[in-house]
Amino acid sequence: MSAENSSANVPGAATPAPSDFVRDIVARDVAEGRYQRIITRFPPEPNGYLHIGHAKSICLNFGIARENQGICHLRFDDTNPAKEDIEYVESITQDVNWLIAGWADQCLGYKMKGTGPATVTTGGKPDFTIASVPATTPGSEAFFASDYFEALYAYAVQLIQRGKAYVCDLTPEETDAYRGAPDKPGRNSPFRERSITENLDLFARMRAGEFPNGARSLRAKIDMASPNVWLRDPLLYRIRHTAHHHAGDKWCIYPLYDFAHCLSDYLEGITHSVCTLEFTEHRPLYDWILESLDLPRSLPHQYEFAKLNISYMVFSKRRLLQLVDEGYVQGWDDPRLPTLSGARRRGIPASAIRRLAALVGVTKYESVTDIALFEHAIREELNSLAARRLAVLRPIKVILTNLSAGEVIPCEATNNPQDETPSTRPVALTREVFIESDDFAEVPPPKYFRLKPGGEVRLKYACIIKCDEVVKDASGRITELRCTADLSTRSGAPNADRKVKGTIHWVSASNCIDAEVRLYDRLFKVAEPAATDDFRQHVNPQSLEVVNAKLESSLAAATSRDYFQFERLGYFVADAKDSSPSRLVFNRTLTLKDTWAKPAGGKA
RNA sequence: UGCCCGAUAGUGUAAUGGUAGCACAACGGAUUCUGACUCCGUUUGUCUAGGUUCGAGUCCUAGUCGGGCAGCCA
Repeated sequence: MSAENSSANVPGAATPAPSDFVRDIVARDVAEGRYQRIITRFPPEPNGYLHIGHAKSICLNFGIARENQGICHLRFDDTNPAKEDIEYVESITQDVNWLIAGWADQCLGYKMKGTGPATVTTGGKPDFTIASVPATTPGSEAFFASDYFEALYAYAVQLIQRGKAYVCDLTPEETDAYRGAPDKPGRNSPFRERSITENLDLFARMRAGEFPNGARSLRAKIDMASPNVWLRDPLLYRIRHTAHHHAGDKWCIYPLYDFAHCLSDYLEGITHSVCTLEFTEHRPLYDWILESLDLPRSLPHQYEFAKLNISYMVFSKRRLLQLVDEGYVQGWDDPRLPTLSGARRRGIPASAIRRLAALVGVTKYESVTDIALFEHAIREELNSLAARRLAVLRPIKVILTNLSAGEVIPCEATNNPQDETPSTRPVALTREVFIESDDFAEVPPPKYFRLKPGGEVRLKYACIIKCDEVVKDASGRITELRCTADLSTRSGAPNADRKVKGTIHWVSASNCIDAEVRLYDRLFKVAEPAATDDFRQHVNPQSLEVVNAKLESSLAAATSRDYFQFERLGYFVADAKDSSPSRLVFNRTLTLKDTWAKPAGGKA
């Protein structure tokens, strides 16, 4: 089960393990024997839902782990109690597990519930460390930065003792003013030269709750004139009299990202800390903190890559929140959203998202991936995964006049022609059937090879029919088509090979079920909605159309875990929330490619 | 106008001083009991200017364009 050159992440395709500049760095470090084991991490803040952009990072971090027999920790970067919530830790945990299931779940590292870093001695020096256990271990849970607060506090004290941190009494506004500007150096805080003793005392009293929010902070003592503003005595701790969703009400001072993140990585033994580009200018601070402490184990290193953008989508937390709050969509798991929960509900397999991640690669260039590439990845997966079924979205009735009322002609339908040995299921042809209204044209456009007056078409898996008569009501609307079935062309019958240009799908009117079908389309009309003045003005009003469809009866047993292709239409899945045996609801994941629709200019 | 990062077909990416390749998209064709899938073919590219070198997408210099950075957010 070597993960080395495994292509198991991409079913049906013998693609090699991906290669990119981050993996090259890891490979180099492995070759040089720099680490005993590769450990990466995915560190979301529990303040929102995961989306396909996060999936790129998950696939990278877990991919590196599985390709190197390593581990990837799921760690909640929960250092800001004001913005975070347990609701998000639950959804994030679920989404990560869903995305990596069957691919990298063996690499998922958790820790034992309720535990924090242990005090150990490494090379004769005092040290803190926290070990991972397989996520399958009973009583385990994800890592939480908030479990490290005690150790982080000890590290802060050590920094003060080394003269590398001080308590500052400047207000937030003053701190801002003292920081200067990118092209202007900052000024030293008047509190910068406090004695170590005084700093120690003040920091202890900050922890003890003696001061109100914002009254004081702990700052690193680096260089107020540095061209890198993150080195201008950045804040390490702030006072927040707020309870924490994971740590409880134990603390009223909370570490900031820059202080917590690098040390969390160290505590967990992370070797490669991979994050997005906007943290590049923080890297010198990441290194400074680790190097300013007396840390006996090898230090983690940060590497940055460009986050994922996909055309016709928005990813920012703010915009996603607006779409939900202002009712453009119906919740965080709305199938039109790029959230992982939305994608799952839409019927997009996790393997398709992983395939996309492999396809887009990893670079430092901030690109916009064509949504067509994502759709390609989805179709590629679903083509091999989805069972074929017959369903008619916009029915017109067809009477096969040469069949008697109770007559049932059994037919065999293929479940998936992509299977090595495709299985079949029975479907029944009866006197009355439904066909797709698009599959009949009274006045056919050029090169139309579906049904037309006097024309022939094959009902898939059944036989060829000929349209004899178009029946209309008083208003001129077509109510039914009267056709004759050529039973000698049934599959297996003597004339089965007779060629007609078109083959269409159908369902038996007397042996079908009704269902609500939600036809989803892209949420935006423009390629880069986030780049416009107001992205909300470009929401596609046709992103959802609901129809009442007729389905072959076998679909009654569908669950939200079964992927289907409704033949000639697209990929569909039962809605996880709203579908029930008594009221079936299907979501369209994606249409099939349609090279006819374009030249025909849409509806004929 | 301080610092950092980046730029290769329409899009995304490969080439690590030695024939610019792949995927998606587009277009044309074959096949087809899904106008799907599959197969074959075609179009389109190294930001600019200098320099180093037998040889530069790659190294150097300058410029252009794009992105990021001045939260007690992450």
